[in-house]
Amino acid sequence: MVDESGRHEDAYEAVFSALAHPARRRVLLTIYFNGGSMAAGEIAAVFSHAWQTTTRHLQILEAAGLLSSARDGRMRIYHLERKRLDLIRDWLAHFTITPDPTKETP
Amino acid sequence: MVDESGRHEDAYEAVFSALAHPARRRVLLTIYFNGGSMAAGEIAAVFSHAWQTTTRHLQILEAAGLLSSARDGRMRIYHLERKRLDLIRDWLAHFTITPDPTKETP
DNA sequence: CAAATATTCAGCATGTACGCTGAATATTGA
DNA sequence: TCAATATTCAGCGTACATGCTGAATATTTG
Repeated sequence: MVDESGRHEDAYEAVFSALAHPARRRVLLTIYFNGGSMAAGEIAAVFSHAWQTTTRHLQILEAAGLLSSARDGRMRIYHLERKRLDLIRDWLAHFTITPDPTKETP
Repeated sequence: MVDESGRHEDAYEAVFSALAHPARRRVLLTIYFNGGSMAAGEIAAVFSHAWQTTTRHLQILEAAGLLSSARDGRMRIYHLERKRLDLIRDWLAHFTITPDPTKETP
């Protein structure tokens, strides 16, 4: 996947950037503690932001693969993609392998 | 900790933002695979960026608590703070508790 | 069809991020 | 002390992020 400037938009960058904003972390937790799915309006109601602002946060989370969505009548239901969080665990796992014992600091 | 605009700069935000940039993730891995410590110049040599650009990345990583540093003669040694990565694991752990079985999606 | 509801799109202002260059600082060695 | 080495500070330009408001779209209900 390559963005408009030709730069490779790596999945790690999308996920970490998405999680960098407190409102977006709160969206994920809110959906999770609601059972995994919520309508856009229900999510927006949690925040004091204009609802259009929350819409954009939801789009960023979906672009990062952390949410999926489907229309249901006049509502849009967002669903938490918990598996996507494994990407972070995978990255963190790099730091659990001892890389070179001869250079280990005591 | 409160930043210049009076907003609480939460630790999660600092850490996730720091990890959002590919160069900064690479800095952490580079130091790790070098045994946990590296001089600023050694780190900068890995990148094609101007070294001043890497200096700023190092400062951001240090501000996020992911690196610590100490002068050693005319060099500055950066040390990886692996423990700080546990903050992310802690946040991810929120998603491993079943929140409300009555709302669970099958 | 018209009105109400739910959500998104488009555009604006402000602030921050990130690359750069040039100058400054600190330490070491001749 | 002077020159070399290692790093940081200051400032610039461009691009993007994030809040906002107003308009547009899609769907259901009367």
